[in-house]
Amino acid sequence: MAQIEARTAAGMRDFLPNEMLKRRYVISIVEEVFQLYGFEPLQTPILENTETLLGKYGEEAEGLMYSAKHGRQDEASVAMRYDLTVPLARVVAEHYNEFNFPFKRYQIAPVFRGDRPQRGRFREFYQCDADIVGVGRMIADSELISLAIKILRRLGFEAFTVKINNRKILTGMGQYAGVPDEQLSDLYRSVDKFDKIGADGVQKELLEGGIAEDVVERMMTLLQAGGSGTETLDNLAEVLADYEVAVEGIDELQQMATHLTRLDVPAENYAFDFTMVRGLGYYTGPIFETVLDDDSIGSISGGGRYDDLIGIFRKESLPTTGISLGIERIITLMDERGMYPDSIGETVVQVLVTVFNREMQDEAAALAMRLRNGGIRTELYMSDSRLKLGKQFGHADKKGIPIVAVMGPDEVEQDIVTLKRLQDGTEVTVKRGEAADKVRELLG
RNA sequence: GUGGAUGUAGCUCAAUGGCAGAGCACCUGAUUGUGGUUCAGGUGGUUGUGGGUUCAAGUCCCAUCAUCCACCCCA
Repeated sequence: MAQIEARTAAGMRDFLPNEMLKRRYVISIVEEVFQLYGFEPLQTPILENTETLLGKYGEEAEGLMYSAKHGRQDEASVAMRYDLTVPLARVVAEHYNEFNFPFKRYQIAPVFRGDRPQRGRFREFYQCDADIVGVGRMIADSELISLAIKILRRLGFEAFTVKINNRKILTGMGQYAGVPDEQLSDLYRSVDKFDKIGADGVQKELLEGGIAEDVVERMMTLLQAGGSGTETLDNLAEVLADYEVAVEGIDELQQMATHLTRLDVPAENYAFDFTMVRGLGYYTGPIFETVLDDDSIGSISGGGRYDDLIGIFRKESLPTTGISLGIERIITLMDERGMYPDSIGETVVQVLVTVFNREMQDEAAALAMRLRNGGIRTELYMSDSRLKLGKQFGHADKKGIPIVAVMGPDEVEQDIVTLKRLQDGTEVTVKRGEAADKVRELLG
C-alpha cells in the first residue's frame, strides 16, 4: 500500500509547541487588555448556516467560502465562517432578549477563506475582534482605538499610527466629484491605492474612470489634506459644506478627536487620512486602520462602524462598531524582531527527572511527583532503549529544559538529589524535600 | 481568476545531457554518573507526478500537481 503524503492542506499551518508558546503569549496579552476595557469573551461555531454567511455578500462571498458537507443530503447546507463579524451579528439578533446593551464582546478564533495563499495570507487564520453593539455615539469608536493602541504598546510596538477616516466623508467626496453611485466602489478602490501608487497613480486612475479633470484636481487636494489636528477637519468642512453627509462625517471625527485625548491617545499616534478606505462594503461611519511607521507590511489592525449589518438578521438594526487586530501579522513582526520575553522559552517543562537505571525508575517517579506537587512543571524521562545519562541530558538540552535532576545510587542513599542548571552548568545537591524550592531558586 | 519563478536527503542548497553531492539535522562510538564544543563512523533519494526526445535526462520538451512572488480580491 502506497504511503500517504504527510502534509497540511493548501494554506493551512501546524503550530508546533515552540510556536504555540509565542502565540499564546501574544493572545494572553490581547485578551487581558480586552478584559481591562470591559469586553467579555464569546465563542461561536466554526460552521454556520450557509444562508447566514451569505447574508449580505451573496455571490461575492461564495468564491471564498468553504462549504461543509456530510453524508446526509437532507439538511440545510452549512459552511465555514470567513470572519467573526457576521456571526456576531447573528448572535445579537438571535439572543437579543438575553443581552443588556451595550453588548461588548471579544473573540479570538480561526476563520477560513478559500483565497489563494500568499505571504502572510493563509486559508485558516486567527481573527481577533472586539466589538461594541448598541452605541451610536463616537465614544464607542474612540474607545476601540484607545484599546488597540494599549494592546500594541503592551506587546512592545512603539512607532505606529492609527489612520482614521469616515465613510460618510468618502460618500460626500463622491457626491462632490459627481460620481454616480454605481461607480462609487471604483472610486474608493482607486483612492485606497494611494499608499501604493501615489498621488499621480490615483489621479490617473480617476481620470481613466471618467471623472472630469477639474474635479479630479480638487479631489486630489482634499485627499492629501490629512493630519491629526482638527483644523484639518475644519478645512475639509468648508469645502464640503454643501454635502450634508460629509458634514456629518466630519463632525463625528471632530467628536472623536476630543474623546481620544481623554482616552490617553496622544496626537502623534493617530492621523486623519482621507485616502484610507478599507475594503468592506458594510462600513457606514468612522473607519480606522493601524500601520507601523517603520514597516510596509500593511495594517496590523483595522475596524469601523457598521450600523446596518445586524439589520440583516433583525427588523431593526443596532448601531455597532468594532476593531480587529491583525494577529497573524503582529506575530510575524514579533518573530522577525525578537519581541518576546526570554521567559517564554522553548518548552513549558522546567525540570527533567532522569532515570539512572531501570531499578531507579520508581525513585525517579517519586521525585517527579514530589516536584509536581510542589508546582514545578516536570518531565519524567522515559525511553524504550538503554538508559544513559548523557542521552537524557541531550534530550533536556535539545528541548530547552533548563534544569536536570539526577538521582543515582549515591543520592538515594543520602536522601538527596542533584540539580543541574544546563545554561551555566551550576550543580547543587539538596535534600529531596527541598527540591521544588531549590528548582524555583535556580529558575530565578 | 491573471502573469512570472521554483520543485533534488528532514532543512538550506550544489551537480556542462554522462557514477546524485555538500553543509546543517539525525543515529552510533570516542565518554559505563552529565548536555552544548571536538573527533571518527553511519542512516537517509523512484531528483514533485505522468508522459516524450535521446545511446544516455536531475538537466531538454509537453502535461499535471505543489510552493513562492506580483496582480485581482481581501468580509
